[in-house]
Amino acid sequence: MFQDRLQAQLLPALQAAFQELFGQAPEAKAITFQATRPEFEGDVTINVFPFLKLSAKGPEQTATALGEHLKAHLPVVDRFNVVKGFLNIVVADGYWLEFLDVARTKDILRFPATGDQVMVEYSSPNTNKPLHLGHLRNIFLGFSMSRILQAVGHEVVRVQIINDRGIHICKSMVAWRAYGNGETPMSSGLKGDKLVGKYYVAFDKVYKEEVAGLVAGGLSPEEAGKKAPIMLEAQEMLRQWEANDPDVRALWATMNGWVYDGFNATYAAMGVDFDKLYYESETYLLGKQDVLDGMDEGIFFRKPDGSVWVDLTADGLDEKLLLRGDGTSVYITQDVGTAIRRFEEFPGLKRLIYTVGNEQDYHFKVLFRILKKLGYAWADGLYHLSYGMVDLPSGKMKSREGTVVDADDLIAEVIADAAGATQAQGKLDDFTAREKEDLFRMIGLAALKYFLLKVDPRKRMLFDPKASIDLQGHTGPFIQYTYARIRSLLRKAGYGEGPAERERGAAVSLGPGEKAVIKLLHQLPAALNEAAERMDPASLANQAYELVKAYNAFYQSIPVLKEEDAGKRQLRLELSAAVGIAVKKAMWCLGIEVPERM
RNA sequence: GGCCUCAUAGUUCAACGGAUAGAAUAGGAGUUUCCUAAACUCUAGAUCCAGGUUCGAUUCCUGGUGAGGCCA
Repeated sequence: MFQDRLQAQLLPALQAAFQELFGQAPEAKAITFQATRPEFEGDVTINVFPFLKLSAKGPEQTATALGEHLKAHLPVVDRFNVVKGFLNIVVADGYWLEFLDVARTKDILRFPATGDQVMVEYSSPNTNKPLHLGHLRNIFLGFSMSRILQAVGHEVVRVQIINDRGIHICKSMVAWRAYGNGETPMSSGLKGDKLVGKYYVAFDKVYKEEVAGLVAGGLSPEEAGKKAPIMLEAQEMLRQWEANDPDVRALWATMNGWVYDGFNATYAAMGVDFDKLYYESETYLLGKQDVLDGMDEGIFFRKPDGSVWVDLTADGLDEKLLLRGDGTSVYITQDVGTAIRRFEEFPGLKRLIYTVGNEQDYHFKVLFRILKKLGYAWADGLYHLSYGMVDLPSGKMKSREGTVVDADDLIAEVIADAAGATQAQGKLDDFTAREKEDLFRMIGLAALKYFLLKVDPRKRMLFDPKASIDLQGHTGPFIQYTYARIRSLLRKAGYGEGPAERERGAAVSLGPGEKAVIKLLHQLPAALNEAAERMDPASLANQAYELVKAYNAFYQSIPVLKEEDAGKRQLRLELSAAVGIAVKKAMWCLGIEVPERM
């Protein structure tokens, strides 16, 4: 369990106080510390209601007795007050100043190495279509989690699995062969993934026409759907692909190559990367043998038609098909095989995290149970990072209705909007063209990423295009702005440029504005830890926002450079520096860059 | 039909079972001879319904309503 430095002192002292005063101490996990609400005096609050049976006294008496004991035994406890069952503790300034000394020189969001290896899979695109808004949530979320897990000390392997084979890509191939006239990304200037997507759409159009024709000729819609010539052609192509037909394989490799070039451009624009790529064409046959082995061990069972199933009814789930009667595998079969291979490939792997939408909740539940049944100890380390769909103000994204928001278009738009708004501010006089471009990209992406990351991943969210490019309020650019302000302040002060830091002077007292900021800064590591434990970047994103909001209030009302008292000035500079370091790192954990000036 | 999520200011989001439910945005009122006003300050505004569990419920349980998803 994560504890900050303060709790590490308070907790044992509190337990000792319970022991001495009431004869027994509650378990550590039963004691919760919370930040004191601003309307009361204090920094940390302990709620004693849960312990009244233990103390056999009233809430005020219990809290007061504990408070007195703590004050007498712990130097960090400066004073306390009791409101109902709440013990509000005022922490000595010395503690906060010591913490500041750490925070202004070290990265407080870098935890000691755990030695654990963690794999995060955070993109699993099909190669027949360009990436869209849904992928963006997936990718930003997974990438951010990978950074967060890295920050808390794990060694992270970022991976992508590409659905590069199957009927979907065959459809694009069939349509390209029939109607493409040899078009390539080079010849037409169209981005590779867009080009292949275009032929997927073309396929669908022809298919629909053929079906309509067949229905008009008297077939039922269902039958027509199966007998449309172009569909038969796609299915034939899939068979040829599986039979390793050289021409089909060559076309497949060519078209997928175009798609990868396109995807890579999009990933580069997003600022994300991968350590390793998996291709479904290399993994889709895996798992069959694992299932058959499981059969032999009696973990699975066979039905009369020869199909293989797993019975999960004891776990409150269903029976699930693993191998069809004809011996072919289903989707989950290869996932079983792929997981097993990954743990063989990375023997140090402790956790494997799949970033996949919540429409697959059931799939992963079943997958994890199966692997558990197969007896793999690492099955407990599997985690489905499930996220909710992204809705538009007009409702659900539907490709049929053309409401799908394209990833490249969206990224270009947010950058263009950031450029417009930033230029309108008129602060860029001495920026070079290149610097401006970098800045616009940084701001636009921050708006987009933060917008998608500040919401609890598990929840369905609404994507309002207008709000996503907001630069004010609870947004990425607001945090960037605060960072740029801090950097500007430190530059003007020449902070950190001297031969040695000036002495702050021990006697400097902490004003309320400064203390409010330090306390929020102090909470940031806990927020990082929470984000890692809950697999939720939003908790870190929101805490970072709270911090910069407090910093802005401080900045607005308290002079730094103009402060005449050298000790106070130094304290405020150090505080600014510490906030800057922490904010930059917190944003790094979200996959967002921060500018030195904006 | 079975199973799984979700429901909080006008809107978009917060809130380990804890104090008077926080922000942002939209609305109203202010702040710039001063370190970046993409900021700051003040103001008004919400827990879907009905039960239950307990010192205490937005949070947990049951039922209902509504939205979404998965399995056929």
